[in-house]
Amino acid sequence: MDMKSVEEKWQARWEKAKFNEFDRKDEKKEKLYVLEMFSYPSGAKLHIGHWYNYGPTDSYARFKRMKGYNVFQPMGFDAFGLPAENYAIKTGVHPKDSTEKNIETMERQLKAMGAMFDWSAEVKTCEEDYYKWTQWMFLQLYKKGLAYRKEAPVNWCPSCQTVLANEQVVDNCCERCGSQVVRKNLTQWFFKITAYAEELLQDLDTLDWPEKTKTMQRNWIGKSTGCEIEFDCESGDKIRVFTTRCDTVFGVTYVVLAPEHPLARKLTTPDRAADVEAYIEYASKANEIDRLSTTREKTGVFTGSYCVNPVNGERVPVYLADYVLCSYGTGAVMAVPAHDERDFEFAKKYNLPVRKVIEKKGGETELPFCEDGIVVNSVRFDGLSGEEARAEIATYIGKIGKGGKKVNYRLRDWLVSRQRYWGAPIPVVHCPDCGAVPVPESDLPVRLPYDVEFKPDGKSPLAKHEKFMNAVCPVCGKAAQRDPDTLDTFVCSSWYYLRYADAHNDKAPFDPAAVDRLLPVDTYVGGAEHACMHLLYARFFTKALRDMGYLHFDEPFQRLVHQGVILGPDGNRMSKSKGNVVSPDEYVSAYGSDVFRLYLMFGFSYTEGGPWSDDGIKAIAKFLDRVEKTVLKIHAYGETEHRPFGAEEKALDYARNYAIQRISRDLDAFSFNTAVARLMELLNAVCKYDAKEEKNVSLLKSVAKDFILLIAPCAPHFAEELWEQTGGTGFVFEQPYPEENPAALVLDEAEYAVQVNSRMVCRATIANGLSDDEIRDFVCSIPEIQAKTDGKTVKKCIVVKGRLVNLIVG
RNA sequence: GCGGAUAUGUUGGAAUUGGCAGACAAGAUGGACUUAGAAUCCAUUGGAUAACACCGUGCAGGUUCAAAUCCUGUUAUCCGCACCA
Repeated sequence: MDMKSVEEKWQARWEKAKFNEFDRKDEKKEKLYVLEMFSYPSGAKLHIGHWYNYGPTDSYARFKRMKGYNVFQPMGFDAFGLPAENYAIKTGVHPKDSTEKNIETMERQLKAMGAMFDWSAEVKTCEEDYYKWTQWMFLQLYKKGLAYRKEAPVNWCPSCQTVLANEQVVDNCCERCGSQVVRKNLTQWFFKITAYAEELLQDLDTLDWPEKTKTMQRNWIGKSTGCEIEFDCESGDKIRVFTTRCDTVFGVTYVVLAPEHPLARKLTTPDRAADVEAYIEYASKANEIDRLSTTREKTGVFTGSYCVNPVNGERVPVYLADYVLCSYGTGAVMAVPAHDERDFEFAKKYNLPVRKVIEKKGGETELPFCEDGIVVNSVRFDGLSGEEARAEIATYIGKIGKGGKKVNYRLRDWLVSRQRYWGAPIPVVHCPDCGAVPVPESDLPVRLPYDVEFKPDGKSPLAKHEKFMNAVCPVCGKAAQRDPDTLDTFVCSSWYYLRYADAHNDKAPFDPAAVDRLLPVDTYVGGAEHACMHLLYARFFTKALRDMGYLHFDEPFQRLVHQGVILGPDGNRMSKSKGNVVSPDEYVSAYGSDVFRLYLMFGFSYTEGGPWSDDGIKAIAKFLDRVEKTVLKIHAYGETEHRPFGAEEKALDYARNYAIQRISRDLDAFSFNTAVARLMELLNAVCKYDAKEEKNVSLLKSVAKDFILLIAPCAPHFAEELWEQTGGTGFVFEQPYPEENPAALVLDEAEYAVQVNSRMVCRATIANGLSDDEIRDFVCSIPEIQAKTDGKTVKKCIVVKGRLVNLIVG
């Protein structure tokens, strides 16, 4: 079969018939929203990862369509982002131009893939009619009190005079110029995702997602129940600390603030100022991952101040140390060196006292002892267990007005400001009198100007664009300045799945009725690397929009599947710098898109991925050749019946029905490699039967017809062509997927493995429907078994129906 | 460092979720057809052995009639860590 012309032929026919567009009028069929994560157009061409995500998932969608669902499978582009801007800095090509060009190429390639995408619902996040509504989303969140401004650090390269993404920081140095990166505070916009922490955690239980992804989100949200405690400083300031171990509060020997803590400088005594400043400077150079490392040498500095432990009135010193992070809890901890490893290490280094307040139950207590035990040296709380002490001490702290029980989350609010050009401008105007004022909805979009200067020189590109920056305050009408920052691209991708439902609406981001018809997404397929970011942000958006009344469901993605990663042939992640990038193009042009797709489905475990190798791709081409030859040969047979329906016919019919059952189950489960294997098995069975002199032609023809239908989702163009050549009318995808006949799957007998004392002895064919005792008696009569059991008594007989008999003798 | 995962023949990978390890392929070997074969078809192919016995799912233990699968410990590799998307 000439794959290229066949592909073009059917793609043209599908397009002409608008066959891939979701049928919005069909109310009878159940809708099924199958969504692949949209593409980021960074490179000009589709890479293997795109193919691997979209090809097999399209086969799933096609299968479901044949199963009677009204399938919606849209595609679009996540078109804003850093790489296009970096490319512009390097080459001078404008991000809009390079992005549009890339999208054009990718659209052409995606269409040539032959996936069932509904292009009438296409979305591109960098277009005005999309980012207008991204800005609208910002305004709604602002109105709801879910967007606010605060100071937050950015990576600053002093030599390039620019903000760097974490990705651009290599070993704490700027990837471009190599100078050391420092943390610098800027006032930036945040979304209050923490307001939904509890619900985001709870609702994970309702989702059909990979368990590991749910676990990652749970850990990311990081709920911990503990106690907040207030330590009064001699200066009159109060230090609030959060602890999960308030049972150790009598063991506090010092208190630690993060170097960025607002009180850090205030509590520093004049004689300590020089050291403290030096330390804050030092800490600003370390990144968070290093700071959290438990093996990293602990560093810190004494502020010169003291505060008071509220439970015993003891005066303890206040230190700064970078093992405490400003972004978690209150940015301050009470240090209990006897019962915390980090505090212990720090105390040893700085000669701070270590006081034991927990004793190991029935054993030597070796410090630091970080498990639960019996409380000691804690006056009236002595003798309590950890759990009891935590409850009672928290209550006591509440009673004396110094804090109390507190639930804390590791999850932080979402920083959405980016000091970049290629993104959706933040729709806010800064007025000298009125402060930060949201742009009225009627003034959206705040257009991203085209003529800007990208070269980094200390200011965001938009900040240098006077025409863009100069605005009028919507409240008082005075001259004001626009916010020069753009939104994190994750904001764009947090709601695109809603826009697909109503992609051309120019009055609203979407019509709630259209969304109700299609959402939530039934099956979402994309990389596991999004587990904690995109997949959490999108859930947050859904819940926030629900609370504003725009949505009527709680979760955007009912079922989630992660495809694995296809690595380079050397086992490393494909990257230009490693020179191990494999392009799908040459394979697609040599073998055709169906063969390439089928190879991706067969050659890897879908959720695992693995190193690329083209070893088996020829075998797939060969397989399709065999299918074509066999099916056409059978089609050409005359209608005469040569053979009645006997045992061999029954075996072929069993093979067909077994294949139908397994393939359906495997496709549902995204187990594509086994589904293809079952197709191969069925072909082998057909060829075996076809090799006979006499055959039952009508059975053979009906199996061949089913074969075309069975393979259709996995090799769509190929199947359409065979369907037509064998006299089928309409599209093969208008046919229902074969259903198995349960009667054909019932066999009269089954082959059992027979074991004696758990050792395999022989196989035996045993009729179905026998009782366990009858099976035992039958097995005991087998000569090989008798030889093993001779002179011994059968103490136990384990029968696993249809599979195995195990005789325990002795 | 923290969090998550993975480990099965020469290779990609199966294994009904505790029940015959290696389905289906690739590769290799041998054969058939052929002037020829990177085509097609057939056979063999976990290790070891003359053959059995036996050994075999990263490594060390454990639970069980039965473990790739469950438990404990351990090693190696991969992914994420909040401004790549």
